[in-house]
Amino acid sequence: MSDQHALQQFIDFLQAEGKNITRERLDIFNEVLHQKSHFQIKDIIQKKSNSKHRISRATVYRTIKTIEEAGLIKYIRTINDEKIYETVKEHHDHMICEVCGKIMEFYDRDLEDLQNIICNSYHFTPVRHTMKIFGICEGCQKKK
Amino acid sequence: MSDQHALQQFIDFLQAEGKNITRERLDIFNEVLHQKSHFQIKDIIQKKSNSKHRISRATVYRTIKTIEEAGLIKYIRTINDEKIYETVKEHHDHMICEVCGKIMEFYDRDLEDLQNIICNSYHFTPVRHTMKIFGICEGCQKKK
DNA sequence: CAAATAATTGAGATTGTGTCTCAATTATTT
DNA sequence: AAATAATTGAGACACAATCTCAATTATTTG
Repeated sequence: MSDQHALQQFIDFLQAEGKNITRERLDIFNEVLHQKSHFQIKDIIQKKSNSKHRISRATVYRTIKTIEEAGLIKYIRTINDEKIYETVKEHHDHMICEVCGKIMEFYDRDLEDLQNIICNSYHFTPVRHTMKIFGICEGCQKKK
Repeated sequence: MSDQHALQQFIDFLQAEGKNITRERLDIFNEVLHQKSHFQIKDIIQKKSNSKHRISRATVYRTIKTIEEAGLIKYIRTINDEKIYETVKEHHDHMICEVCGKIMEFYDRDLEDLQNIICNSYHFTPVRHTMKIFGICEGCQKKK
């Protein structure tokens, strides 16, 4: 998904919700797009409180929430319970290294299928799920 | 695992760590054991600040952390991002109803095996994992 | 056993995250 | 252009969790 397309999705969402398309909102969304794959709110706040057109903390929180509601970002929790956001691409799960904190994404079709089968047997209708595997990444294993 | 056994495990842990076995620690641990399966720290704080031998908020936090380190409890996050603790029994995963908030536990051997296979293919050594499936429980489906 | 040492506790201060309030500003509608 | 509605910024507020430090309690040692 290109940045342009993502931006359009965000604008569509704002319009659908009857929200105004303001400089602040677009500005924060652009900042989100230009972050490295995993970022924290404090990074955005920091960046935006120094920038030329400074934006307040409250507005950053409000807008991040809006982008989340638009389904364009989501967060996971690290080992230290920090919220780490990422832009939503295809669905995937995570492996998190307990040594260096690296976050890896993976997707496995069999796993998804199996989950649906399990839910079925519990008469539970799945909507979404999160799975995190904590362990030691290849690099950290070699270092030891 | 009986409460007696759990208590012994906690005492063993304290001793192994060179920590004193105090009334406050045992008292909080007992409270944890007597909670219903899923509880929150504020429940314990509330109970212990009224009880005969009152215990401070700080000590409750400290002790819950210790019990967690002992591997005897762990927490999950609800839809509202609240921490919900549970005593550690056999490993299991969770289904969480987005309507009523009910938390169900399940265990599936195939799922566990599959996870190990996936990790293997990524050269990642798994230590533990959490999986939460959000959706709608049987009861809430029927209500609609 | 008593003194010395070490660990723990309680109370409240502090930190950090996130939300709320409300006046001022900006955008939209009429 | 005036009236109306939405958004923003600043700081207050709420809450969870941690920290500080003096007072207390437990443990060790002579």
